[in-house]
Amino acid sequence: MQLAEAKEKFIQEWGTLGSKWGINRTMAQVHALLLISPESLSADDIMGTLNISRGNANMNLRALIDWGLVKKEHKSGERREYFYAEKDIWEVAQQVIVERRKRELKPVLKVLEEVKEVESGGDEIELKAFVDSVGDLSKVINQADKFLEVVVKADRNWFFNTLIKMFDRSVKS
Amino acid sequence: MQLAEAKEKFIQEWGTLGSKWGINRTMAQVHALLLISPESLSADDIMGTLNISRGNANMNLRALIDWGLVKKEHKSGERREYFYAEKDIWEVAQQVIVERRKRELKPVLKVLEEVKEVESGGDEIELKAFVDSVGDLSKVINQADKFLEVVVKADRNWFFNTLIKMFDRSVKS
DNA sequence: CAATAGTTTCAATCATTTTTGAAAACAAGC
DNA sequence: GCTTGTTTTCAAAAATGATTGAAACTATTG
Repeated sequence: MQLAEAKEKFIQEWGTLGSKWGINRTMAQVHALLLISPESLSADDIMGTLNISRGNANMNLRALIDWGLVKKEHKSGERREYFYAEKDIWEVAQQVIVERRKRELKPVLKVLEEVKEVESGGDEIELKAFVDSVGDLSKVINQADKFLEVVVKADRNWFFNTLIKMFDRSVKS
Repeated sequence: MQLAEAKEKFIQEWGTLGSKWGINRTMAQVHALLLISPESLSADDIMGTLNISRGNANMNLRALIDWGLVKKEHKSGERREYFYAEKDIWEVAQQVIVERRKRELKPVLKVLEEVKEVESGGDEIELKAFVDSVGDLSKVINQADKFLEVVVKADRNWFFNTLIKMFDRSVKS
């Protein structure tokens, strides 16, 4: 496969994956493009490569900056802005976890706590089913949240070593 | 808060969370409703509670069955079908991991392997940037995939104990 | 400060996804 | 094999989400 074809395929696939996980397809594609570019790119470069409008490029670049995945660069002597992605995938993963935890996990945990405080009223069986389900859910999501907190605070070497130990244990037992 | 209000709020929130993670809002709501219902429900119950059409209810129920999160029940003497959700959240989580790994992680890993086989052609710096990025990505996603494999195979007690040990270690060091 | 180069915004448009509802298919009972 | 109650399908409509493009805005330069 030629480099151009491989790049194209990678960008498309990253866009598809993003869209399946609630991330705007174009945003994921812009991210993919910047990930594989050794040099930082201008808005025009991105518009040209991905065949998108200026407004679209701008919006998705801002969103990526907002997620902490892309940064601006001002080249000296140049008037226009250039953009580059964080290339260290461990950093990228941590950043995505930080943001999704903040934006999506925390709010849902808050609501679960709220609805658990339901008053006892009519049907006790219904009430119990509700409180039990919500309680279990909140336990598991809290567990996942704590785990992700460890991931974002962890040193990558410690973390990967720990994971590997987990795999070994699970294989042996 | 009254039970009815709490249920409504929970269903809405679960729908919102689903839609942020690439799961049809209504599908998530149907799942939420079945999760908190002590009894299995008919399509009409679901249509009525969520104010959705018969076709919509049917489609999303099928999808949930396809994901292994909901099952049909034929009540004796009754002609219509009833539906109930797997209530054990650990089972639910495992099932979701199984499906998303199969549907989304495996395909992307396959494509990453493919595009890594790019031929050396023109610009070596570009080529290296591409191969490095894709290689790192594939390493991290593979790691995550392996971890999830452990999760779905794991006994819940062993797994949670292991996680707790991880937290302790990460706090101490 | 006027001209120029570039960025940002946002109402209108376009594309995609979801939902509806009615018809077809199916199944059970008579 | 007809009737009745139910589920399934799917084309069309509605809703949602993404994209455009042009105008407004901002910053830089001479």
